[in-house]
Amino acid sequence: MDNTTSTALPARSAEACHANVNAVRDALYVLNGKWKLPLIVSLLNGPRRFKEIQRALVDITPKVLSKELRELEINGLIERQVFNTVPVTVTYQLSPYSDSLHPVIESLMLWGQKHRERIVQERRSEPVAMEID
Amino acid sequence: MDNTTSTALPARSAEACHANVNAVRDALYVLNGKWKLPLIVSLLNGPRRFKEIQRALVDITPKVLSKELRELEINGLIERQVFNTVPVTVTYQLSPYSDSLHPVIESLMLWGQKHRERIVQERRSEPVAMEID
DNA sequence: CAGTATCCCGCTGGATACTG
DNA sequence: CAGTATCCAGCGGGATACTG
Repeated sequence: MDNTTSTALPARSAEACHANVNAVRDALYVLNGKWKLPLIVSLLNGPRRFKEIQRALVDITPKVLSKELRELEINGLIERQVFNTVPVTVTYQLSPYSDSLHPVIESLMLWGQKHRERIVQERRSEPVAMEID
Repeated sequence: MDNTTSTALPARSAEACHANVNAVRDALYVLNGKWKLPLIVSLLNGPRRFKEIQRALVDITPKVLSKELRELEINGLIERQVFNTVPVTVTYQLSPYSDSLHPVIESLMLWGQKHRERIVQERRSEPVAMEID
């Protein structure tokens, strides 16, 4: 019946915990779905055109891409620019405000890499149940 | 260009960009959905019981909570512990591995807070169309 | 308390085709 | 090229009720 083995972390009050939960939910409200963050990542190098983004995010359909871009624009994270070429050229780029997301993006990319490595390791060291004759 | 800036984000090559996109997608694969991250946040203070988590994450139904907990456990992010009390007591706590998520969680919480503040500011300075009698 | 069992709705997002 | 228009499948996830 040993308990209270709380991990080392800024222990906080129940209200603070709830505030944190809400903060994360607020963030997720804007960054929700399958595509928002990958889309932002694909723009880290600079402005990209619609078709370029579509190619970067393999398999995203134009409808969905269009919707995601619109939502991100509404939330002030990306900017749309139209050029009067023929045919028309449109570029999307990250807004200055999106810089505030860098810590999120960076930590997420890093964790994604590490996690993938971890999975690979597991697969390697695991005596997976396999067919034997 | 200076590559000594610690927070420099942009991937230089197209392949690096694609790798980054994939890393984020890998991360999101594990942290997907509406509840995973808030759930983890709710455990930052230490072990919690099923019902406690349910209360912390207002409005999550037992079915969904159960599913989310199982998935997080499978991915090694939380640990389940059963105590032979009557009635049975079950606690969930973050695993050591989940520590690797701290940068993600922290940056996300921070950004969520800032973003909410920003929204409030916008609302204030915006001459919103409103009903008048 | 700690869940499971059903039922089911809505929304995300995919497929395909079409337009300026 | 840069999208929009339709149609539709899947499933995330909510409501409610029930079990050990």
